Amino acid sequence: MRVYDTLSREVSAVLASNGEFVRIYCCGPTVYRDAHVGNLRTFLLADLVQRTLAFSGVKSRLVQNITDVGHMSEDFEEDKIIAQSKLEKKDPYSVAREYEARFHQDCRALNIKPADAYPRASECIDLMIDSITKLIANELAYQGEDGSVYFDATRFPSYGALSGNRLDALKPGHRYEFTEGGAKRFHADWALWKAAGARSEMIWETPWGRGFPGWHIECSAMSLKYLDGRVDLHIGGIDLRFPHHEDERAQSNSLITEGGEAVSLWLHGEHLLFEGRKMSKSSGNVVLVSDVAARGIDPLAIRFCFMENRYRSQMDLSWNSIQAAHLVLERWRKAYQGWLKSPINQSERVNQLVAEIASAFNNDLDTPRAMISLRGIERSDLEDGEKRALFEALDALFGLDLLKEREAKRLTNEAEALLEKRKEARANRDFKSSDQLRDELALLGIEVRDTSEGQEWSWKIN
RNA sequence: GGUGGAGUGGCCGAGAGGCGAGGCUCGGGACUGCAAAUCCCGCUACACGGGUUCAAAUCCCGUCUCCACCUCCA
Repeated sequence: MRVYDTLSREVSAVLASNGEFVRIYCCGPTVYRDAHVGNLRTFLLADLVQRTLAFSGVKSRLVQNITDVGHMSEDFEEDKIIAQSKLEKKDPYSVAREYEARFHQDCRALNIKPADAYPRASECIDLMIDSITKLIANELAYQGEDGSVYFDATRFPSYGALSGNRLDALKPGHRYEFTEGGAKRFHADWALWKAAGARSEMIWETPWGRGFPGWHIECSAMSLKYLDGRVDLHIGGIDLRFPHHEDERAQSNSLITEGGEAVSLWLHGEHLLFEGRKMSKSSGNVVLVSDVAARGIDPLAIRFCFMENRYRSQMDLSWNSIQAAHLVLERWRKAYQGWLKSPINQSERVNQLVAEIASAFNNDLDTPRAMISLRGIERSDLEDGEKRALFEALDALFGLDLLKEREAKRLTNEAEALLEKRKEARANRDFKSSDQLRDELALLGIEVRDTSEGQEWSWKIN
């Protein structure tokens, strides 16, 4: 498998440097709110990598962190989790655990396979303290007058290589926390450990005083620990390229003893726009998995839409395209149930198509091309047994639940009775009342249609 | 201001010098008591201005517009 590497700006092979399994790290959520589908697009990227590798028989280990402390709000005053806990009037840890559970639930809804480990920042404080101690000992970090510990950006010569920023071109911006009289020596230095100040929650004792970790150090500490000192592939959203990953690279490269790059490949997913604007809280266009489900749309329609676009292009999502994807998914699942009547036929053409699609995935996750091939199957001149073989072979790769039978959704007694009455009315050719019953069912969100095999129904989507 | 990306039919989107992907919507037809579903048919597009070429959505030059990043973010 090959992917586009942000550092070298080339498409490069994903390799298991330990000869056994590919070590993958993906920046996970900060659990102070629900993940929106834009966040999930990045998490899907890790899933697609995992599935592609597994499909080719390559083993991998994926670690994804849960940031439950240290991620500061815009004003640099308040921790995001603590701010939310004040809003909800709850303990910060219970807020974090709640949103973490919902993150897992949302991933499941999109068929994003779980990572092998989900270390929490608050439970890896010792790792971070060890890392910071090492950086101070090597004179790459220093303690400022404010008691916080900072990484000395000037001591890391290739700083900026990942993001394309040059240290001398980085100007202190208006959103920037640096002030001339502040504790940092240089405007691009960043906090590894922050002094507690007035803060009383989520703080720890350290050799350099009481406080809490900076955001960037957690990923260095956890990735190197949980992946045994080396990362073959690091995944994250494009916005993390700078400063988060730039800083992480400086830290991690400084921490590994054997030198070189701690991370072999950096894979960045582009942003999701919704109706023309970047999906974000501040734009007010956030869409959650629960919003999709509430409209009666299968959340996998979102996955479908994502896969029709290349991960490193910005994509614009809309309710229109989500609905279109939903309809196609439903049609395919129904078609597959029909193909089941034919015996499976693993023909040469089937094998060839599977190989073609797998190679699209392997080629820098060219899922749009793979989706084109998948779309072609339904109306192709292949036999039903061949179509069946294809769907069965490919479902593990696409993760779209193509083999799923439409679940028998729970009907209320009322709806059940109406359906029964309508069946009778139709048997008696009493079309007037059957039409009226159809309208009544529509009000309950149920759509009925009559086929040669009798009355069928489905839930309407909004 | 700096950097990166993009403009394709009503909408979403592949394609990257020559036979107009596909999907959704819409219109017509078949089927149906009607409708729905399904199937068949139709809707002929590449931001603008130049240029290269026998041939440009695709290559070159210029212009316009949009989006993102530049110390909050997936």
